[in-house]
Amino acid sequence: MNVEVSFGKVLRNLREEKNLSQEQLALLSELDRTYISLLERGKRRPTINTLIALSEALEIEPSEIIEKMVANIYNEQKN
Amino acid sequence: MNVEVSFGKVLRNLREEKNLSQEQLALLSELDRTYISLLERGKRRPTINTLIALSEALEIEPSEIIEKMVANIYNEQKN
DNA sequence: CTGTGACTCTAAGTCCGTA
DNA sequence: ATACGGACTTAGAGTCACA
Repeated sequence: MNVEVSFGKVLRNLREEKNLSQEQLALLSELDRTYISLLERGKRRPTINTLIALSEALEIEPSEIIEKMVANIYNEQKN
Repeated sequence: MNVEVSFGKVLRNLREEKNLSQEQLALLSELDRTYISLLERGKRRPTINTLIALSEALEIEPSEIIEKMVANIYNEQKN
């Protein structure tokens, strides 16, 4: 699994855990609704600034998102 | 301190701890030497893919780089 | 060994819409 | 609520010559 696909899955999981819609997360993170969709589908590679913005909106440490992402990359069986 | 400047300082610290030149790090991470320079000076906001490439070259967890970066942002006294 | 300006090219990120 | 597409602007990716 590549980096952006793994990131997208982590992002979607975290968002759904918080019961947020893509639109709500977009508002909170001051990103575009369609861009959240692109990220979750692994179509974009976010910059670290975007990572920070998303982690603040999701109330999670940015390093934790990266940890989950890396774990995902090395654990193909996980979705 | 903003995200990219903090990232640059962390990157430089880690590189120097490993006694690597920008050129050597560039070789290891398969990035350009001048791009490493740009990153260390906070002139670029790397994507998470670039983060991964650098962390592999520096033999450090990518999440740890992010942790150090965030700590730097909230500890202005640190350089 | 590193900083920097200038550069091209690609991708980040936005905004409109439709289904 | 989300996926997806087109068109768009901005900024990063990546390189080079030179100081």
